[in-house]
Amino acid sequence: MHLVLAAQPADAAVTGPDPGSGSGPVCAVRVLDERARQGPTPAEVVTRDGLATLVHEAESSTSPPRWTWDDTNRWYPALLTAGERVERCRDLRLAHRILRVSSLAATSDLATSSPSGWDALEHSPVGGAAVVGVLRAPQEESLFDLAAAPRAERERAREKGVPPSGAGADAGLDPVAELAVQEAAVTGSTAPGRLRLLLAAESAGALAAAEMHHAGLPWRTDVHDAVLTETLGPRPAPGRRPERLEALAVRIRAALDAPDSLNPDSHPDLLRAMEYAGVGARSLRKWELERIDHPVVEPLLEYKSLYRLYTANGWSWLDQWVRDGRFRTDYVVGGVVTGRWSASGGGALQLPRGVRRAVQADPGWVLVVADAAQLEPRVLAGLAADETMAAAGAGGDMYAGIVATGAVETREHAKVGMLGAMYGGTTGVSGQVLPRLSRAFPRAMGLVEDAARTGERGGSVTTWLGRTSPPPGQAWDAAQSGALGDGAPADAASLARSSARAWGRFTRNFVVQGTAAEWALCWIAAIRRRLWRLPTAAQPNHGPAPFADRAHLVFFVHDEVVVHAPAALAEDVAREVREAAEEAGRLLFGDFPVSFPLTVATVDSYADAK
DNA sequence: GCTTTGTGCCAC
DNA sequence: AAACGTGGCACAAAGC
Repeated sequence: MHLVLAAQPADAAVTGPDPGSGSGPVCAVRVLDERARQGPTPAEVVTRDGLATLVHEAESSTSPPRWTWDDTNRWYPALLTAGERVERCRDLRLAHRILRVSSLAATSDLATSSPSGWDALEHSPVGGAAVVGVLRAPQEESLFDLAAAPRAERERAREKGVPPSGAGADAGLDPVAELAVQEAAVTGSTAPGRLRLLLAAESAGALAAAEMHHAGLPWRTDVHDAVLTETLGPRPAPGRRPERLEALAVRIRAALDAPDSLNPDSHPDLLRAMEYAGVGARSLRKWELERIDHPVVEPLLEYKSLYRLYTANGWSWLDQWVRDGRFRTDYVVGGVVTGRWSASGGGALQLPRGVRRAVQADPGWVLVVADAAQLEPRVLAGLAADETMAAAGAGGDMYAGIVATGAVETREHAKVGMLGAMYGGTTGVSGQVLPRLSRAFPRAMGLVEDAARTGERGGSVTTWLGRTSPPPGQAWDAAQSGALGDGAPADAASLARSSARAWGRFTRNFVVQGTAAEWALCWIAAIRRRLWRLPTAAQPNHGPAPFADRAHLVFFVHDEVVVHAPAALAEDVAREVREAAEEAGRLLFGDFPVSFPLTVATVDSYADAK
C-alpha cells in the first residue's frame, strides 16, 4: 500500500487525527494500492503533529505502507525529530531522475514527455528550503541541463531559502499522478523487476541518509583536539601558524637558503625559491617531490602533510562541524552520476585516516565497521556472468583467487590489473597484465571493453539495475566534429581521439561503479531493516530518538558502513551486516554464484578498524 | 571588493 | 606534468 503525501495550502481543512493540535495543515494523505490505484478513501488532511501520529500508527501495523512523497528530505527529518522512523518509501524525485533517462524505460510516457517540475527538483539539504532548478525554455538546447542555472546562483537562492525564478517549491506537482506515471514506466519497461528494485533501493538510501544525518557520527572533540595538539602543537592564536608548522617553515627556508619572508603557502614563491636552490621540481606535488633528492624535500613534505591536517580537519573544522558529540554531513543520494552518494559538509567521505581516532562509540556502545572486500571486481563478475571470475572470488580474497587461476603471478598484479581494467588504465603493470586477464576472464573483460567502445562512440551504457549514463556534452560533440573537414586544425584530430577515449573510460567505469553502488544501496537497505528488528539497548547512547536505544547506521562510504551498536549486540549486528551483504548479492544476481564477503571489525574507535 | 580558476590532497 | 574512474574541499592567485 502506498500512502501518498502531498503538501497542502494553509487554508485547507484538517480532517485527520489530532485536528486540534499542531500548526496549520501540513499535508494530504491519500491511500493507493500497490499498483498506484486510488481507492474510494478520500484524502485526509493533517497537521504536523497529526502526521507524526498517523505515521506512528501506520508503522506499528504488521505491513507498514510505502510512504510516497516528492522528496525524502522534505518530510522525513521532521518525522525523525518527532521520534518516528519509517520502514520504506518512494522518493518520487529520485525515482523520476532515474526513469527519465533509463534505457530500460526509454519508451515510457515519463521518458518521452517534455520536462516537468519533477525534472527541476534538486537535492535539498536537511533543514534547508526545497530547491527548484531553472527549467529552460523548450526551444533551447539541452533541455535536461538543469546545471544550466549557475551553481553560485542556486546556492545564493538556497542560502536565502528562496527558490530561484519565483517557482513555488512544488508548484503543480501532483505526487499521485507522478506515482502513476512512474508505475506505468516501470511496468512497461524491458526489466520491471530490476527497475523496481532500483527505485526501492534508491528510496531506502534516501531514508538511510536522512537517518544518518539525524543520528550523526559519534565524534570525540577532546580526542580530536589531542590528535591535533600532538601533531601540530597547541591551537595557535588566530592568524598564526601552529608551532610545528612554523618550525618546518624555518627548516624549509634554511634548506633553500631563502629569506625569512618566504611563505611556504605561496606556490609561486616557493617554486621560485626551489628553482634558485636547484631542487629541480616542476610542481609541488607529493609524488614528484618524493622522487627528488634534496634537503628541502623532507621538511617540505612534512609541512604539506601537517598543513593539510590543519586546514582540512583542524580546529576550525571541529568548531564548524561537530555539535553535541556528533558530526553531521549532508549526504546527497545519487550525488554522483554513477549513483554513488556524495556528501556536502566537512568532507565527510574523505575523512583522513589520522582523524578517525576521534570517531568513538558512546559508553557501553561499540562501532561495528564493515567493508565489502574487492566489491567492484565481484560486481563485474556478476554483471558479466563470468563464472570463472566469480569462482576466483569464492575464497574470500579475490585477488589471491585470480593468482590461483594462474592468470597472473602476484596479488599486486591481479589487483592493479583489475583496477586498470575497470578504470581504463593502459600503462605500467596494469597494461602489461591486461592481455592475460582478458584470456582468463573473457566475459568480464569483454563487458568493460564493450562499455568503453560504446562510450567512445558517444553512446550510453546502463547498470545492472537500470541506471543509464548521460550523453557526452557539447564540448565533446564539438571536439568530435572539430576533427572533420579540410580546415581542421592539426591537433583537432588528437583532441577528438583523446576525448573519445576519455568518455570511453567514463562509460567503462560507469557500469561497474554504478552497479557496485546499486549493490551498496541494497546492502544498506537490508542493514537498516535488520537493525531495526534487533532488541533495544538497556543503556541509551547520547544521541536522539528514535535511535538512542537501537543499533543504527552512522556512516556510509561507497562500500563501507559504520554501525553504532550497544556493546551487547555487537555479534548480532556483525551477523546482520554479513547477512545483509548476502541478501544484496541475491537481490542483484539471484542464484549466480558470486559472493560478497566483508571485513567486519567491532571497535571502540573507527581508527582501529582494518 | 567580489567571483572564478588553478593547484593539490583526501576518500573509495 | 600523471598514468587511470568518481567525488569534496581549502587555499592562493588570477580575473573582473
